[in-house]
Amino acid sequence: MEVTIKDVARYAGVGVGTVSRVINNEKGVGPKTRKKVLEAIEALNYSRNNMAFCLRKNETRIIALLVPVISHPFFAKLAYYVEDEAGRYGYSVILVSSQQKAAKETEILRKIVHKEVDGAVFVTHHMHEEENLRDCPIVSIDRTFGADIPYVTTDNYDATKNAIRYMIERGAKKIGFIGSKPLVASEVMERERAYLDVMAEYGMPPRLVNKVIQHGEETVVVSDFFEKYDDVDGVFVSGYTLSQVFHEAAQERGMKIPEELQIVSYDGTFKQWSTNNMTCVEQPIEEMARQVVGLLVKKIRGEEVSPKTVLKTKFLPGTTTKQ
Amino acid sequence: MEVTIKDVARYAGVGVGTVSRVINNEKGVGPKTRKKVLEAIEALNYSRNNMAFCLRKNETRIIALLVPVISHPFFAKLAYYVEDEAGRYGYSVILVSSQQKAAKETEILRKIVHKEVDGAVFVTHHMHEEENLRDCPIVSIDRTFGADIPYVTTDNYDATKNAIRYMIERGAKKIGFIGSKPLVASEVMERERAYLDVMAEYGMPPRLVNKVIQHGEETVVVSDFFEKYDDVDGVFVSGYTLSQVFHEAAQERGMKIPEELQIVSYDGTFKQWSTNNMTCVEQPIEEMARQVVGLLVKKIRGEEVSPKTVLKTKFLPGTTTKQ
DNA sequence: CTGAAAGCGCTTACAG
DNA sequence: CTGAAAGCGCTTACAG
Repeated sequence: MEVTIKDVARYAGVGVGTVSRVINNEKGVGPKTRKKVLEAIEALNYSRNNMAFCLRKNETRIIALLVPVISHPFFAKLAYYVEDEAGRYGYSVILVSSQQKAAKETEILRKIVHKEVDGAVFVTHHMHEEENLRDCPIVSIDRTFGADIPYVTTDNYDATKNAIRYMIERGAKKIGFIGSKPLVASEVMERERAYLDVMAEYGMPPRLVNKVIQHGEETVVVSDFFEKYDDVDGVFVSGYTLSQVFHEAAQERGMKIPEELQIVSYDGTFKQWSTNNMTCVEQPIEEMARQVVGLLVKKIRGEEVSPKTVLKTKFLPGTTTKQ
Repeated sequence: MEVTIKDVARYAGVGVGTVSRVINNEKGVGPKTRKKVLEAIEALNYSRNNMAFCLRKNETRIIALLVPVISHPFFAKLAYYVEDEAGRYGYSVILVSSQQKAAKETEILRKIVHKEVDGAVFVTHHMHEEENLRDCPIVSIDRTFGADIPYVTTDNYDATKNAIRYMIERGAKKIGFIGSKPLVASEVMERERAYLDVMAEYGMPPRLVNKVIQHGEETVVVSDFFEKYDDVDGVFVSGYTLSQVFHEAAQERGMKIPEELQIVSYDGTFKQWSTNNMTCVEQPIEEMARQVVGLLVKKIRGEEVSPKTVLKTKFLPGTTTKQ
């Protein structure tokens, strides 16, 4: 059997309440008593039973991270930093790959409501009855739930505008946009808006495909795009997986990159995983993760948090745009 | 306040023990009583408090997955399936990226010992005092802890032998091996053994670099390799990241692949992430994950498990070997 | 078949 | 400053 607070109390010759106070570093314990207790803890190698603590305090010190799939570089990296940052606050993170299944998300919601986790980071794409979420400690990335779910996002609009102008400055005249559209209200939609605004500004006709793409459908969408707009000389790709597929497809069609076709992707190449070096808008994933965890912890503690946090992206010129 | 078992009991006009029995589907509850309780549960929308349950049963229904970094395709994919499979058994998984820090692993060990998780899957590279592990529910991948930690692995020896013969059949005469060596006893070392055996068999002098590689050091190790063995015409690369770095380096050195240099990697290209298509030995990650979770659950339940599970890899010819 | 009671290991008013 | 006691929401012998 594990050693309990009772054992410590007996060993130290004090009451269990006193031991509890020492453990929790509360004031109002005499120095001599405290010392005795500390020694007992040491001698018995006591460590607090987490479950009992949680039951009493009605908290779990666990947060859930909900991503569509963890086996995607962006989410994997996000998960890495979320876990790290959560650890600093004393939270463990439960990983849930919802895999585009609303059921899994509902399950997590249930867990939150039933206090099996203290809060959750939603980075997914399904809708939920807003009322369920209202006073749950939930935060999000990019997603604008509408309710008071705070979220972290990047400067989607500005970054996209810059990226497209970058191609224009390098001679692109027929610029397309291909994107994987989120299922729900998301800041990601700002990218399309930025694109359309630049097109309007330059009087260029838009060549736009922005639709909901199921995992695996990318190839089809890309070839549809090329069928529709076979004259593009510059394309902005929204989404990492899509950008990889697009790049490959363009090469297969024998298009010279960047001479005949320039490409910029939002969410770039992940150096660790792919060997190509696309020009891209890089999101500060680590910072996004740390911020979002910070928000969540505040929400759990009942503190006031800012509803929207915008982080700066970095433009990374690569080999898919001209010098 | 949440509705508790007490509320249900009162509503149904029975004792709490009876409610508990119904919840847990125990026999020995009269059909009429059971119905009443079920109705009460329904009416009150009751759901069991997990923390109280766990405290009572002294289990958490949580398992830990310990990987060096989650932002690596192999581990990300593994995590995905581990989470999925664990869910089927009713377990949540806590993700821990030990990032090669022994401290984090020790922390998890503490959690296991103190029953904050029911068990753990170790896919990491540090040593721990074997005695700590002896009767903890721990399982592993590839790693041979020595103690009775069951593990799942692949047919490292045979697969490597095949891969190297494959290059020999295609004319390779000066075959090298470059590997990222695990810090601890691991089945991965079988790859080196297989390589050396084939070399001996064919009377070829080995060109071997197999050393512990810290994250980020790959580039240096690769250029050391080429300095030492600049005449290779076939290389077996052990490790995904290393294979990507190696491939890139070879291209940069202007070597024609596969004409002048053939490459096979253990753990191949992950199609989702990289656009190149290396010839590789593909590990059945999904199956590995499901098996390892199955083992762990059995261990947690105190059932007997087989100490070693060997899964078959798949050889995937790609563009880095000759036809 | 069912209920009352003890107890899992903690925290937290309540007295003193 | 400190202890005895109640209680968090369950499960599980123990009676009946």
